[in-house]
Amino acid sequence: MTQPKADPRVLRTRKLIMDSFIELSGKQEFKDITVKDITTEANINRATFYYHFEDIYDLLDKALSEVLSVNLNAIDFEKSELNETSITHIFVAVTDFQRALSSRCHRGYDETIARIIREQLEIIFYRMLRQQHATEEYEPHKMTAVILSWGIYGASVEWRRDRMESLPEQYIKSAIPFLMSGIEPLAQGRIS
Amino acid sequence: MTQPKADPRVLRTRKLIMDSFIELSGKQEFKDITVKDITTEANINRATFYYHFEDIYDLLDKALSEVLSVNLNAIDFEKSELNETSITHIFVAVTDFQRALSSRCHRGYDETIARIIREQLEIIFYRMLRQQHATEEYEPHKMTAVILSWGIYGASVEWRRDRMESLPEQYIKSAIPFLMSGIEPLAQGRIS
DNA sequence: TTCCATTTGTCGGATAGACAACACATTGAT
DNA sequence: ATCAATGTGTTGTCTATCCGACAAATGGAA
Repeated sequence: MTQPKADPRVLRTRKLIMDSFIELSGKQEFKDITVKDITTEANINRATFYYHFEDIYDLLDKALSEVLSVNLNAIDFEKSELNETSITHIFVAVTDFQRALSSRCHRGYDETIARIIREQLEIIFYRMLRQQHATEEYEPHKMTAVILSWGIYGASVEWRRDRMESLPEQYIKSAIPFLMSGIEPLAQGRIS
Repeated sequence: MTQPKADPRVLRTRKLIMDSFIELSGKQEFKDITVKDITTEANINRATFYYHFEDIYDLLDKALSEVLSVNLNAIDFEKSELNETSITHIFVAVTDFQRALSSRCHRGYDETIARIIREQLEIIFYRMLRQQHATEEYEPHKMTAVILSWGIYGASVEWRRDRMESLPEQYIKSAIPFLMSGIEPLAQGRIS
């Protein structure tokens, strides 16, 4: 969408910064990581950091988006459609992501992380819906994507609150009938 | 010695180029590797290659020197002196290096490789000798380093010609008495 | 041989990144 | 409260790298 150019230098430098940040995140808490730490680890100048990112929160935002995006793209949603299999994969990817984060001590940034997850989910849901119904209008798909992203994210929160007693694959299974067929079939008892 | 500056960009790019070259060397013969191949693998511009290296032979030279130098520095010769142990280590490093090269197909460049090995050996022998006899003159050490570098390299060639029947550690052992004490003690039977 | 494609080495203009210096918080120890 | 130390964000200058283009060399196929 927004790739007018792709200077190898900026790709390299952005990757360096993000990798260094993720590396440091495994060693110390987010609040203890300074811009200097990151740029030292990445062997770049501190001023260069500010050339690419507003501040360290901007980096947190983009780095987590990147990680989650890679996880989600592993499903190669471009080719697959929105069905039981892909929804399950996506839900598992979200719970995996949150589990990875909880062991990496980004406490106090739950709301930021929640927003990032929902944004990424909305993006891929929207893409998949558009692809699946190429001829129809786009506007309704936007709304569907919003609801799906909040719904799936909420389900992951509930799953965590239930102390992760069941496997994510099992947990999301009961939501599939509604997600696929909506409310009516449920009320009419058409779905088991 | 010659480090006026150390721009991180230069270090990064040189390492990228060398690593890509060594990577490609494992897949295809040297004569089939083009500058374009290397810069593509390294994700840098082709013009940047010529900013750092005269041509691909200059790269071969510096890359091999670098690899050998790393092998040799693992002995941390700066701290150790020239004795049976360090000489054995150095000889083993040389034979290891040649074995690694023979499996990487740099055929037709034996003379280049031989020169590189001797140059590196001469450098470290000279450093060790100067450090070991800090108060004396430097000139005789230069000559000693030259002879040692040719001698040790020659020994490694002979070892290869003998089809590597014995371990390098064993092979070089018989040279230690002469190297340490010179000709006279041998003639006088002072050394077993 | 001629033709065609690829590689090589070099150039000039544009830009990302390095570096030093700066003012301004924030923190912590005395 | 004060001072020193450290982190933040910005600016200006200089340089390494990018990119496109070029002529010359190389090499293989017709």
